Amino acid sequence: MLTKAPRGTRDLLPEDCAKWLHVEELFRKICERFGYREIRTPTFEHTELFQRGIGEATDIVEKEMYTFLDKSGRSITLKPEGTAPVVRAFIEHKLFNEPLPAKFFYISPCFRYERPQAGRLREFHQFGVEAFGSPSPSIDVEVIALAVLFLEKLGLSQLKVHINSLGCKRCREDYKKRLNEFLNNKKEFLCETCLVRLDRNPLRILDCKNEGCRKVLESAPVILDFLCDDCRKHFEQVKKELSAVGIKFEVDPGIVRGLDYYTKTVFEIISEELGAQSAVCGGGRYDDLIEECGGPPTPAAGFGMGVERLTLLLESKGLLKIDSWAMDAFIAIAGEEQREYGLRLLYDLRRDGFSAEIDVMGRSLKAQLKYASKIPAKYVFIIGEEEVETGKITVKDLSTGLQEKMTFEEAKALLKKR
RNA sequence: GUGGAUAUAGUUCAGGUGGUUAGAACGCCAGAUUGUGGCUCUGGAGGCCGUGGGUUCGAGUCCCACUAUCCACCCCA
Repeated sequence: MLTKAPRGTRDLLPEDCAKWLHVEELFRKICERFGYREIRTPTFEHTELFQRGIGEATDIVEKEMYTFLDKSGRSITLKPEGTAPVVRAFIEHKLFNEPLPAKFFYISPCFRYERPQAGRLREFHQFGVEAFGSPSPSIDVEVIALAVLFLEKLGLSQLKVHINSLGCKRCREDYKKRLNEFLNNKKEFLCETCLVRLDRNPLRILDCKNEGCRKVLESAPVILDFLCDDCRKHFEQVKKELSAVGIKFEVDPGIVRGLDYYTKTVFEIISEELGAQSAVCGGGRYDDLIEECGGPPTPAAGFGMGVERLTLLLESKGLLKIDSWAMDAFIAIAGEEQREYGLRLLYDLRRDGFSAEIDVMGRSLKAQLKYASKIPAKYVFIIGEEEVETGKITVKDLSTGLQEKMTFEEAKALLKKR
């Protein structure tokens, strides 16, 4: 136990960190290009924020939260998703007084107590964006387009975008009623879990994979037929604008999302190569959430993207190969007599902004060369008796194997060139 | 939370029906005469065989429990 990371958690070793950093930097760049600014919220929040925000009847709130009492008896929960905390911060700091729309992005750890699986951990990480203040379909499209562009820039252009509309409070209630009536007459064909869902959250039945349930659903009422005029127009406009900006999509009435706050547009970006955990990104519009959390009525939309799933995908497609020289130079000394001379050059390089190392293992010159090519270093500066005397060091290019003698200043100029 | 599979060096894996000092490859370290990496050759270090019980004269091998990993369900990122 002592030397084992807790179940569902994992370490990112230096090699992993380099890859993550690469992906994170690209995400930041794309977000900024779209006018989204970074926001960081606490790792934990008051439990009630998630109970209210995500919805009491959801799986997340019912059985997946890391909830505990702190030393003064407050109920605290590690954030299971990124949206509710950003909404809370938006309200708390009265950011609705800033010019709207207010657009944020975040990179955040999230925690859910679930059975771990490939692409599903107890501590995982989400990239997310939230746009507050605009009811326009153009915002729904922007959020989807941001995700798509980001994935494209990473080299993932074949992912499928599925969209659906859940309508607003009013049309959804109508639909729920009709769906309930319909399903109540077909109870004998539904699986056990769906019978439970029938009372609690009938929408969930729509994405059941059970064969019997699927069959029943073929003739079930579809929410898209129940949208009110406003919601229908909104959805039509989203589709038009997606096409206008060149995003291919598929209308999928089966996506309902596991969080209660969604209204109108919902979407998922899916990869078939991830096994059961196929959703890389999921999001949509949530026009009522901010008001429900105590803020002024404010329409909003956003998404969350799973970093672990994303890197899993990139890794499997060989898109995370980061092979750069780790070091500009390695200072190799022929003997301990040259150490101080070497150290002077080493710190001169470091002060000048170059990356450089020197032997600290007492290795032979041969072993130093071997080590230098493993790190790998681009150049080795070899310092022996002769070099110290003449003031000209031997500079070896490890990629070509060629070497020549030059002054330290000339060597630095060489580093600068590459 | 439910069902199934798995657990042996740093890593990927061998170790028929239980029988002495548990192996390989890669990686790591060191050598192959005088100050030079990658290729090659040689040598070395490194494993209470996931943990704890049990059966047995004897368990890496059989049984049980626990833990972890993987897969499916559930759900989602």
